[in-house]
Amino acid sequence: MKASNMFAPTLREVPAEAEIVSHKLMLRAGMLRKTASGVYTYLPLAWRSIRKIEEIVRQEMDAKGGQELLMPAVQPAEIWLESGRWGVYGPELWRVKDRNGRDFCLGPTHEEMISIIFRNDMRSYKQLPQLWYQIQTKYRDERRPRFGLMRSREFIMKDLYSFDLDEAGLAKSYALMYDAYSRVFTRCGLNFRPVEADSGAIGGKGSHEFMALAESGESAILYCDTCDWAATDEIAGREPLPVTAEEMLSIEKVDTPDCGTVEDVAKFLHVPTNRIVKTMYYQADDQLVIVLVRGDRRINEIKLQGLLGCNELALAENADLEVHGQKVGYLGPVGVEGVRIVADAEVPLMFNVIVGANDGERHLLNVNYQRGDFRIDQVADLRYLEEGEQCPHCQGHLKLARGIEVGQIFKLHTKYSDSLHVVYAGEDGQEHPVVMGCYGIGIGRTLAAVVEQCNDADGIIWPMAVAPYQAVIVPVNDREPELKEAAERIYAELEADGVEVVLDDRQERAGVKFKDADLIGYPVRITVGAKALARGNVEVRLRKNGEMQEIALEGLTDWLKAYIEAEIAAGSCK
RNA sequence: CGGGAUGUAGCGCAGUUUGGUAGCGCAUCUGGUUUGGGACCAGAGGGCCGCAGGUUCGAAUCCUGUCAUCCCGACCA
Repeated sequence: MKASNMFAPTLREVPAEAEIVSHKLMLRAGMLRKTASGVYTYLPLAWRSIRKIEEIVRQEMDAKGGQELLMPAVQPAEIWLESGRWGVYGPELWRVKDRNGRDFCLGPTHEEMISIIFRNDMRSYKQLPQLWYQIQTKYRDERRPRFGLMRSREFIMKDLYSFDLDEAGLAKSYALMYDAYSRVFTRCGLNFRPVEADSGAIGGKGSHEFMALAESGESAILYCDTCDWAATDEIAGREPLPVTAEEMLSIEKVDTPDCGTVEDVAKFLHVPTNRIVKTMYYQADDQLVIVLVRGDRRINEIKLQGLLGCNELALAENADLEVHGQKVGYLGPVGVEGVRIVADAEVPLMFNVIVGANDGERHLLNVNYQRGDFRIDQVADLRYLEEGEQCPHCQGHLKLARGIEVGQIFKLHTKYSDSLHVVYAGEDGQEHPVVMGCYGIGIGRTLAAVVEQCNDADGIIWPMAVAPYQAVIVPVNDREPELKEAAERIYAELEADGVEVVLDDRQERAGVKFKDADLIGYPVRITVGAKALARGNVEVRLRKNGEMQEIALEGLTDWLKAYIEAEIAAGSCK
């Protein structure tokens, strides 16, 4: 490709809409343009990288026995009604009508589609297992698209679905995908971590997310500084640590004026917040529920919702509580009747705690569950883990990091085979539900994550495997015919040898070309200048570390091909 | 969904308070001088001032509505 003819409109200034570095750089490098909120056009450079990522994904899926197919983006409502998700999915499901008023949606995912395809043509246990995947544009009408490709409404996704005879088969498929995903993200040059995760709206039990570590990541993850355990903060949990027994003192009621929060109470009474039990009223569907948690903990609503099995969950409105004669800030579990009380697992182990008194601006001291001072209907892990806590699996301590979710793998079990009646005939001649798994990779998000991790003040630093081009040739002065000719010769030779190379033949000063080369992030820059050329050499500069060396013209192709190969094998951009 | 902000040339912005011929930088085009890290001089082109309505002799500017975009938040008792 000659730069004079390349559609890569680089920008010197950053469009005001971009907030994070990957978005800014992809706009500036002339890779990406916005068409609507959360909807983007991939310009040629981005598309080349996208295709490389897709190709890596294809190779790794195929290596595990995956078979690629392509399903429609537009899906009829019927299949979503059949699975029951038409009603559950909410406004993020991008619903459209055809000219006859029939309901469709733009597929956010393809469990229904693939299940039905399977159901229509697969019959026997002899045909299992199957691994089917597609790379397809998908749609989620996000409440808040942001950060360019990081959270967009139209996005490219690889989804693989596994169909197995039984749980053991699923475990095998899941393990294959876990391995494939690790290989994909390693090859893409990402610094990532697989973490235990919640399976969310997709459903099913058992899931890992693959997180590219980045400050700008939207997910918080906890990982152990000693063992290799890691999980999203949404599901991370642990057994409560044993508590040293204390003598149970008698309850006292004390005035605590103007103490609306745990911090206020702790300060006022000169006690640590972990001596207090927080009492939170939740509205779970149409039921009021009390949730108890240690004062220094945060309630994890995802866990709570899982426990309660409700669709809607929100803190009760202050007004609702006042109807019950309750004052926010002074709530407690003692003496409460007629409301279900659930407690985080730490709560029943605590001694002599402080709780709201349900009586004006007062709190109770020395309340003990183990003495029967209050009732708990159900105990469960309901809180977030905090940085610095002991690891659930070893003596290590937890660290908190942020990550970009680039992939997620789920065990669906029989969730969809049950609702959509996807069965096979077993050896016993009986119908059995197919045991399914699904495995997604955000292709565009992976690209954004790479840029997010691989950049410096000058621009992008592509890992070789996903770089739009592997090298750029910069003739330093195009008035001198010998430089221009040399550059053309090198270009022709490299192209002929299969190197993905750009010749920057634009009528620009060297500085402009250098700046653009750094911004676009070609891993290798070959500078053709008079002095080196007189020695029969060119200058080669590596984008990742700025190292410069002179290489003889006759050995250039071999050197470059070896370097490219080594870099692709190495993966990382660093 | 709630809150905040912003829409003026491809990009970044000024002009809006106090209504009076739409500006600056970058980018683009022409000519010249330059030429190893975003050159300089001279000239040129490019605008439904987001859209609709209203007030006014006159609206980018005031009023009303609307659309779009971005950010923050989504309840910790």
